Amino acid sequence: MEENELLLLGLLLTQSQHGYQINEFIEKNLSRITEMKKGNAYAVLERLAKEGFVDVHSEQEGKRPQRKVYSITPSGQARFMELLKADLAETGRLSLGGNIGLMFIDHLSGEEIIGLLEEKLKKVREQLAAYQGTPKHGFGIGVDLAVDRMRAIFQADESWLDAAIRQLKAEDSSR
Amino acid sequence: MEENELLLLGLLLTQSQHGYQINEFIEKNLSRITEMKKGNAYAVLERLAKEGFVDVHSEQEGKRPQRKVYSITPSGQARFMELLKADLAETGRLSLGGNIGLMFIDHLSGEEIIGLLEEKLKKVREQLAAYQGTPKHGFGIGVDLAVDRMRAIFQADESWLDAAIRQLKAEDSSR
DNA sequence: CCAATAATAATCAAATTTGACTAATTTTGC
DNA sequence: GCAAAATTAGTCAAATTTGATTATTATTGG
Repeated sequence: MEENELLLLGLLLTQSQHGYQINEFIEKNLSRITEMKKGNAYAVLERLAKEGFVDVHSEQEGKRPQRKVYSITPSGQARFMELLKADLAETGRLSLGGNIGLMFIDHLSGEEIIGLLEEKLKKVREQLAAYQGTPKHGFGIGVDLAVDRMRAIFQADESWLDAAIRQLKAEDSSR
Repeated sequence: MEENELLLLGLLLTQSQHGYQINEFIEKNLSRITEMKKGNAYAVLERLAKEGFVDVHSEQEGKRPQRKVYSITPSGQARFMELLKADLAETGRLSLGGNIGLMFIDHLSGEEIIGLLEEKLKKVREQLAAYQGTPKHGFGIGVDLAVDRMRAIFQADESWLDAAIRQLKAEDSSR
């Protein structure tokens, strides 16, 4: 995915960093926005290096293991801009868990369906509550916008799920 | 992804099919629900065969090229149920295009941002219009539910985008 | 103080996915 | 009636992603 390249280039734009540092930052602050796995971040960074979008140099701090520090190059900055515009213009990609399952829901009994969906609704509400908890990140307006967009989507999913469950229950009792 | 396995097993549940047939069906009817590429469908079917979840047998129709017909096995049916429940219970996965771009939006100028987002809003509205066009599929309630959920999400995205653009414009003119 | 646990920093094989390509058969338009 | 385009059916190499694993250094509880 080119999204991962965009993310890493964007993070390197602020400051040069080593892989572990980037992964930590993502895990602590951006886990709501990306799902890139750690192993993959290292691979993507290497690819960016091979293509000249970032420079690498090895570094030693105290007795900690050697680490590779990545810095964005001018060509990387250009690439970042390119990817940024392309990503913002995109509309298609939208994949959400449970949608394929939904397709085949009629293979389950009425109670099973309602049970599973209610469990799911509960989890979605927990996620939403977590969004309420975190006010603003302070990593610039962009991150806040992205997080808020995710919140809005979850919100819509909650409403949809709630309505779907109601309707299924109504049908169930009128049968 | 296990979603792809679920999808293919689910489609084979109705009737045995060959790869091309499945891909055609997905492209024509389920392109709003899945993004699985054709090449991948063949690979996943082979994997399912290797694991005993589907049987394969070669078939010839007229002078058309040989084709491999896949049928779900009892073990495949059990696997389907397992994956179905797991997928419905899932809450985390939710990846939508443009979110990473949003994160870094402050690297663009005010006009650029508004221009890109407005273009995007236009595209989202086109997608929504397409949803209005198609009433119901008739492939069972599940597919209708899944499609409707996607519609609801796009709807939310539209509202969010619209509000975001308004706010950006307001900030822009008050500066 | 020292054994167990956690954190740091990454690597690598295996699994999955993409996208371009092949190759034969139909269909279409002129 | 035939050349060009489309459809049918799938393969395969290359790219990407995952998840387990390694190896060293800090930290913590008793």
